[in-house]
Amino acid sequence: MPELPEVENTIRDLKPLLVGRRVQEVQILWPRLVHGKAPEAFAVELTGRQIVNTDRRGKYLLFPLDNGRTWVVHLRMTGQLHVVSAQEELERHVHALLTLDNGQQVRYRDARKFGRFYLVNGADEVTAQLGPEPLSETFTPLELFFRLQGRRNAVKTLLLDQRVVAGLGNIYADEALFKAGIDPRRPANTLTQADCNRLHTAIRQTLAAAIREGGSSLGGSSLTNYRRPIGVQGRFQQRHQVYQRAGQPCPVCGAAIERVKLGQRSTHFCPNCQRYEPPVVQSG
DNA sequence: ACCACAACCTGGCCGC
DNA sequence: TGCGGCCAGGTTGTGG
Repeated sequence: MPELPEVENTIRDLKPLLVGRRVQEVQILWPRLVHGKAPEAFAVELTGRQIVNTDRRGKYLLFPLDNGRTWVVHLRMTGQLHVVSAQEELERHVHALLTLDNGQQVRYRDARKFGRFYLVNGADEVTAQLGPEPLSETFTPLELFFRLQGRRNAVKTLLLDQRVVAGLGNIYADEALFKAGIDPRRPANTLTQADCNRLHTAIRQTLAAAIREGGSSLGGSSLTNYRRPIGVQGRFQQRHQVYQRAGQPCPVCGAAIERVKLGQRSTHFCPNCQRYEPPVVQSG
């Protein structure tokens, strides 16, 4: 569910609610939520700590603490963080509670239980393998080109690989490839530098627009659908050009959007706007 | 190193 | 109404 734009909106919403607050009590209701240590140890270490900042790296939410350690959260498919009064009745699928020093409570809700909490000395213990931040200066068209070199996988599959570039998921990979006019099935090593220039621009524009629109909220159920910590849904799903639009007309040319499987993931594209003509190879 | 695929979980929807 | 099958925004582990 949450990709970079959703995580970015989540962290922006949480900042004024969490920075400067002290954690009074920690309850882990689903032990496997905590990665790499016993949930009791996690709770003991986080209790009494002050949250001094909020940040994001790829799809990870980062909460630096006053003892130099960092609480890290990954929402995976259906994780949600919200902040309510500790008096509020518990919702379904809440797996962790952090009671703050102002009577508010941070609640982690996750219908599929894929999300994870970490407590580490530095965020890079968790994020070291991630590729560049797509909206930062370090992400350049040439950088993208180099990272796709020698890879025969479909370019879509590699855009989902967080080591290539951090933060893209199934929605924004499909949308960026459409915007760039690149067939998602194309072997990554067939992309030219000009292709990578267009793809680089498309990735940035797609993510920036999605952040502005509050991310994407799909489907009807609040259990699995993205909600911001302040309770509202995103609006970017209204701007999707290809994602989950199989059979509907392409907004540019009117051709029917197609859906295929790539690397176990549904992939949506316009067969007309996203063409690839392999170069003719001369033979004997 | 690269690639394919099962696994982790639950809920919703569609067809019979 | 029930049941099987398939779908889902992400990542990790295993094996070739």
